[in-house]
Amino acid sequence: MTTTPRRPTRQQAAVAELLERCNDFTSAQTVHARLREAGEGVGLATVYRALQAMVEAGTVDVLRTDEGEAVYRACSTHHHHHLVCRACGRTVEVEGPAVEAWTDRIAAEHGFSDVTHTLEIFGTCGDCAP
Amino acid sequence: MTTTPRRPTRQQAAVAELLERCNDFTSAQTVHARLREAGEGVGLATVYRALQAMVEAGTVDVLRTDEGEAVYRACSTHHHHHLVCRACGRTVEVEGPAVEAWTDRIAAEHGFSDVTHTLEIFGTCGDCAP
DNA sequence: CTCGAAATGAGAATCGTTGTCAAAAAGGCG
DNA sequence: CGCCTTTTTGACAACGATTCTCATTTCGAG
Ligand SMILES: [Zn+2]
Ligand SMILES: [Zn+2]
Ligand SMILES: [Zn+2]
Ligand SMILES: [Zn+2]
Repeated sequence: MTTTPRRPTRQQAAVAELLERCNDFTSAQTVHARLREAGEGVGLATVYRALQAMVEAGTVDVLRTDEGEAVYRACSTHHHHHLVCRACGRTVEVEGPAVEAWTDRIAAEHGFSDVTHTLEIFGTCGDCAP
Repeated sequence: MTTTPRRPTRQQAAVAELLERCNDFTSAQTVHARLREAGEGVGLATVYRALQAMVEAGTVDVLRTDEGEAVYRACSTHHHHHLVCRACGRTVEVEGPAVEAWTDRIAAEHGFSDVTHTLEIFGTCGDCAP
């Protein structure tokens, strides 16, 4: 399954750069609005297409909020998970080999193959604590 | 945090019973369609309200598909996670104290409090394997 | 039974996301 | 640089899931 390369454009670069300057998970709508504010107008459909391409390319992580909205973030490429402050949105990347091993073992025990998983941790960060 | 009790009705019972007869995660739209087929007409908005109430009451689990659709399932009440076949939807409840401990520890190390997490495992079950 | 509160349902409204398609831009080539 | 083919873009429509509205129905305490 070779991922078809994409022809580079100003719009894709703008989306990628904005996402790298944002440190938190950001929705497509927000990316679109920020680009518009910055004068770098990019069509909404194009923002969606750029984000999807980056997700498929593995340069961006995507997850769903509880409300079902997709949010995106430029991430390091190795497998990891996120610790997200539910007050301010601050995000920390975390890894845990033990968890990886556990999910694979549990799945194998039940006869499942081709296993993937999602794991997100939510809490209140030190700055936002009461 | 006292959960306000809900006045019992035929419609809520119908939703609850249908969900218990379904063994897999089911969308609100599907619940609505099945009830209609069965002659037990229930309004779509009411299906949504019943499902939300059950989620808040803790008698039903909800998770989001990759497409962002909310799917519901009657579940045992203790904390657990799901191993879901991405081909046929078969679902197994799993638990892992080690994972619970790990998420809490990681969060604490980063100064986060009031911690929760989501963890879902996806794979291909034995019956659906090639 | 009577009355006020809560739940329902039909449809409209909202919102994120995807599809459409003509116009614009990229890249290879002479 | 121009020419041509292919890809990308963007304004807007279409879509599907969910929520809102509000008149009507149902609940259940008294
Ligand atoms: Zn915070
Ligand atoms: Zn992992
Ligand atoms: Zn299966
Ligand atoms: Zn857990």
